[in-house]
Amino acid sequence: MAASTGRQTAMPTSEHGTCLAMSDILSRIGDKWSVMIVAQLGQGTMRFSELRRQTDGISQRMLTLTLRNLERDGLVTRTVYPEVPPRVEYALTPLGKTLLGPIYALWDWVSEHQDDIAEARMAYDAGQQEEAPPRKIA
Amino acid sequence: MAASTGRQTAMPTSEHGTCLAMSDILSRIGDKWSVMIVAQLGQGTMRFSELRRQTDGISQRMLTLTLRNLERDGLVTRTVYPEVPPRVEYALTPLGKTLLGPIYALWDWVSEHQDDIAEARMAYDAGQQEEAPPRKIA
DNA sequence: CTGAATCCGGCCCGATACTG
DNA sequence: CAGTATCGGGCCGGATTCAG
Repeated sequence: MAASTGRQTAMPTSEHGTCLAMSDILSRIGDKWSVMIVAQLGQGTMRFSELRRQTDGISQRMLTLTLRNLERDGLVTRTVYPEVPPRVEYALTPLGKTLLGPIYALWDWVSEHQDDIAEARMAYDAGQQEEAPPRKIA
Repeated sequence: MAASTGRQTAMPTSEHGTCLAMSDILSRIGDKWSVMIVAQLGQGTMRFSELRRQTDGISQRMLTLTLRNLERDGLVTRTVYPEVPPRVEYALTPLGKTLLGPIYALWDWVSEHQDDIAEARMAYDAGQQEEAPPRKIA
C-alpha cells in the first residue's frame, strides 16, 4: 500500500528505464489539467458537465482529452448511461486512488510554499532589472 | 517543516486563489525537466556540464532555461566562480529541498505503478482498434 | 565551460461549428 | 448533455551559431 518501501527508490541516474518512464508519466501528471481532474474525482464520481463547471478555465476539448488520457492510463473509469439526454460519469479506479496520496502531498507543498515562491520571483525579477542595461525603462 | 498540518489542505474546489497558484506552480513542477533536475540536485551540488551529462536527452537550451526558472522560483542557487575556464555550480536552496519529499513520493509512485499504466494503455489501445472501423489495417 | 541568440518545425490548446 | 472535427495562433523546444 505505502508508496515507499523504506528504501530510497528516488534515484534518477541509476535506473534508465525508470527514468524514461518517469518522463513519460510525469508529463501526464504534470499536465496542467490531469492533476486537477484527479483531485476533483478524489471527492467522488462526477459527470462531464459537473467536472467542467468545477474546473474553471478548462475548455470542453481539453476536458475530453484529459479524461481520455486518464482513462487510457487506467486512472479513471468512464460510464455511459444509455439515456436521453445522455449521462456520462467518471470515477477514479483503484489505481487512480493511489495517485491521490502523492498528489495531495504536492498540493500541500504548494499551499505551504506558494508565498515563498511568489516572493522569490519578485526578488529575482527585481535583481534582474537592475543588472540589465537601463534601456529606456521610461 | 512537515508538509501537512494534519488538516486536509487538498481541496481543489474550495480555494480559488490556491487553485490558480496550483496551476501555475504545477506547470513548473510538471515541466518535463524541472523534476529531474531537482532530483539530481537532491544528491548534491553539481555544475552545469555535470547536470547536462547526467540528464540525458536534455538540450543545452532547456537545461539553461530550466535552471533559470528554478532559480527564479527560489528553488536552486547559482554560483559562478570567476575562473578561467568558468565554473558554475547549482544547488538546492532550503526551499528546494522541501520539494524533494513530494517529488520522491511521486517518483516512488511511478516506480510502483508504471507497469500497471503500461498494461492499461495496451488494453485501452487494443479495445479502441477493434471498435474502430477496420479501414485497411493492412 | 557556460551561456545567449536566432531560426524554425511541431504540438498544444482554445474557439467554433456540427452530431447523436 | 456529451462528444467529435476542423482551423488557426502561440508557445515549447531542438539544432545551430556566436560570445565571454
